[in-house]
Amino acid sequence: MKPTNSLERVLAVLEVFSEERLEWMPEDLMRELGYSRPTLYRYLKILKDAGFLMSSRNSGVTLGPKVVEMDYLTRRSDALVLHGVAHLKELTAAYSCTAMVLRWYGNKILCVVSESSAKNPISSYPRGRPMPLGRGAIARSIMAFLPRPQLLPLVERNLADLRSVGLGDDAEDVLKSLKKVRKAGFSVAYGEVTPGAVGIAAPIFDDRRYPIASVCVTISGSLVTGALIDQIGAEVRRVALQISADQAPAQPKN
Amino acid sequence: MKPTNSLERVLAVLEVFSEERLEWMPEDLMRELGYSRPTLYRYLKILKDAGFLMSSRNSGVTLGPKVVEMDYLTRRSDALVLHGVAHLKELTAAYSCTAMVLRWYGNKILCVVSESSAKNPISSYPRGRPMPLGRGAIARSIMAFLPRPQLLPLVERNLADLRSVGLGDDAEDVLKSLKKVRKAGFSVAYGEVTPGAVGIAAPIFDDRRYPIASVCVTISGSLVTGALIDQIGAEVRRVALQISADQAPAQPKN
DNA sequence: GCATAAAATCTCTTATTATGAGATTATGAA
DNA sequence: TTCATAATCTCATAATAAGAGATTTTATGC
Repeated sequence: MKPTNSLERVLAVLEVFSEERLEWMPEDLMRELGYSRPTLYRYLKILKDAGFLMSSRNSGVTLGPKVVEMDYLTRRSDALVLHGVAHLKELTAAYSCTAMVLRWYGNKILCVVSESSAKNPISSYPRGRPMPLGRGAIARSIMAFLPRPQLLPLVERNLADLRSVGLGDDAEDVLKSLKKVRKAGFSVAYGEVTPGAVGIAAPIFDDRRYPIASVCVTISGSLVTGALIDQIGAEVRRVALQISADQAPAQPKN
Repeated sequence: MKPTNSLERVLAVLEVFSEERLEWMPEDLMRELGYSRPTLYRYLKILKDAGFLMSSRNSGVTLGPKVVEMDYLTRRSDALVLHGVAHLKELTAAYSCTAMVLRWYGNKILCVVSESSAKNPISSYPRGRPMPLGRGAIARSIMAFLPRPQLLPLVERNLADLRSVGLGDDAEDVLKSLKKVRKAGFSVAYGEVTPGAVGIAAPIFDDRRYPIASVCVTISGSLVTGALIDQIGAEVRRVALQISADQAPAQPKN
């Protein structure tokens, strides 16, 4: 993970920005990244010229306008977004809930589209906000469909979280719980991410039937019963499979 | 503008993505950028690992999830966004219109927040969509407050567009028109960007009184008269100055 | 299943260039 | 002005990015 060449080192500058630290002073960047003064300023200049960073006077460096522009392009090119919205609207039309598509990436889950029909949407995951892998229906819906060799290290890395939500004491127990999810085709979580909210999620697959994302409905716990959850679960699953089919359309064979 | 070192060359890969071309095949990237095969693939690997790019099978390379995550951070760190929304809502509450804040960057203007109270919003500039400098009230509201040395080359570069909207035949004429805008404190455009839409814009300044962005109200031409435009213009100007003050707060002197 | 084609990665040498210590120059404050 | 801080420049040297070509991996044909 440590940058090994200068190309990765420039990009590493962009990695230090986080929700906790949205603004950096050059001095702090030098310390954090371990770069010499001229090198850091060289990097900053390049990144600023490209618009990835910007700096207003008497304040530090922040992410810049190029990021905003690229995100706009991403919204237009991401098949999950393009095909997702319409299906999410089906879900929000049928239930008073928040429905979203989330992409699995790195050791996290990232919301890419979100629609809501609830008066006071409970969950607070707008586009771009990452969430941890260990908790919640979303992560589980994806993990349940991972092949064992990929899954095991992931489970072990997030064991503490997984245990805390009652998925099992050791890795093998967790795997057993996930098998049940796989059988059902969707996963349910009661207040794991947001207290009082029920999450219902099903995976989106690529053309290899490998899970890459998830559709999730978040609904107030007071609005649902066991039977309704199963019904929503089936719906979510249907939508997820639909999006899977949309985003990897059968290639015309010459 | 041509990349001169390897750091700029990696970033140059991200520059080729545009609304016209959202997806690239490696082969085309080699040709477009003039990189050798191993070099290009090296770059792609680094950018993919960092999440800036992604590639699903049987399709080319597209911008990746890291971009989405960074945009989320940008929304949380950009003072123009943070302070802007509330003021835009004042405007959309008062008039049936679309109100936005746009940042000036490079040779373009970029929407960073947008609020709307119109039933059928006319203008189609969501967050992240760049627009050209030559046309529209926004660009003019910024240019009008640029110091001459910065302004002149800009005017010359965009002269064709500026002439086509009737700002003047040569650079000096255009400067004269812009002086009037400066005096009024806001600019108005009739259907320059979107037919039938009137744009009314005023600049946002940094702490040096240098224009860096603009507040713009877009409203249907059928809803406004000359007097109303002046009234909205004054409002827009007030809001723009308010945002200017907010985003560069007086530094507490120890 | 195997064969063929295409795509992606590796190897290794060479020339290129990124690096950092220290000096120097802007920039803002008093 | 003068001081303090922030940003940039110089330049010798070590570090490493680049590319030709071979090789491996992956996809798709039969």
